[in-house]
Amino acid sequence: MDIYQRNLISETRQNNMDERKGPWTEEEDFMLKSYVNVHGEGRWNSVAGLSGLKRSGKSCRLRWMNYLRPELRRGNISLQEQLLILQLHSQWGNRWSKIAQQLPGRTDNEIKNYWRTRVQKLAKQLQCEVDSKQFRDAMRYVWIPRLIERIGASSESPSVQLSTYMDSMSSGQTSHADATIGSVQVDPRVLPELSGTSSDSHDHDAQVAYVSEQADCCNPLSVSDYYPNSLEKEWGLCSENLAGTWNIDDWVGIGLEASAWNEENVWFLRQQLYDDGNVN
DNA sequence: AAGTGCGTCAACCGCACGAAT
DNA sequence: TATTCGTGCGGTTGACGCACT
Repeated sequence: MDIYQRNLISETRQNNMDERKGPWTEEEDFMLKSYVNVHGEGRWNSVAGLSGLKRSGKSCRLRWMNYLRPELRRGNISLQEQLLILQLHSQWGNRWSKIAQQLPGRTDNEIKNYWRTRVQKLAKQLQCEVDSKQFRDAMRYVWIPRLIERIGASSESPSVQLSTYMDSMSSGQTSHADATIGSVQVDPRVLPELSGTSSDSHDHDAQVAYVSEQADCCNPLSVSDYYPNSLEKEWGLCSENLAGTWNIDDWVGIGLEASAWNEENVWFLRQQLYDDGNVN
């Protein structure tokens, strides 16, 4: 950094009173883009002085990382991405940047917002903590199977349905381990075990039948229908607590037990995102 | 049509950490 | 070794838009 640059940065700091905050304008975006195109990323504190932007280095970095980077993906988070977020959060907790690294084109801010708006809303409805056993079970036994079903349903040629996955789970065999649900190959090992305390094999059949009938992903799902006995018994939840029915879309974004996942599975699902073209 | 509540998301803040001086 | 600086991270806030009354 030469003396000219140092002076500019110093002057910028002295004029901190002029520092702009709040939403970025198109002109500011253009200035920041132009700067990064010429100088590359990094040295954000020098951006203000050298580009003419009246923004802090932090603000510039954030704007670039969360909005202006060309490789960013916009739009809704796909089902596959949701599944990946679930497992990664179960592994790493609120390590948003680490999770975002596994979802190319997504930002930590995006994932963090997604988690907070969806999951904490649901936890609030259930009147339990996000990291509680009750909440984890809710996801394991209701949301995850449903998510897999939706991934399968969204594919043109689902070669193996959820029933196959459930069969392999209930039989304790891993011979079906490479079940393909739609275009997403799902290794049952990445999914939580069904505990015997919650349901026996007959329950599994009933669950599979119920889920398979839900062709419309927007249909409200009554949890008590899905698990007629176990939820109320084990959770102490009554219909009043559940506020009637849950919309299944509310189940997006809930964490799994860390023990259910491993590095190999993370890689596996991530690979599927690339293969499906969901990741550029 | 106006007011209100709620969800979403961009942006800010404070802190921690490593590198440079 | 102590201090300063730059960067990154996670938590939080506030603006905005939409739905509902």
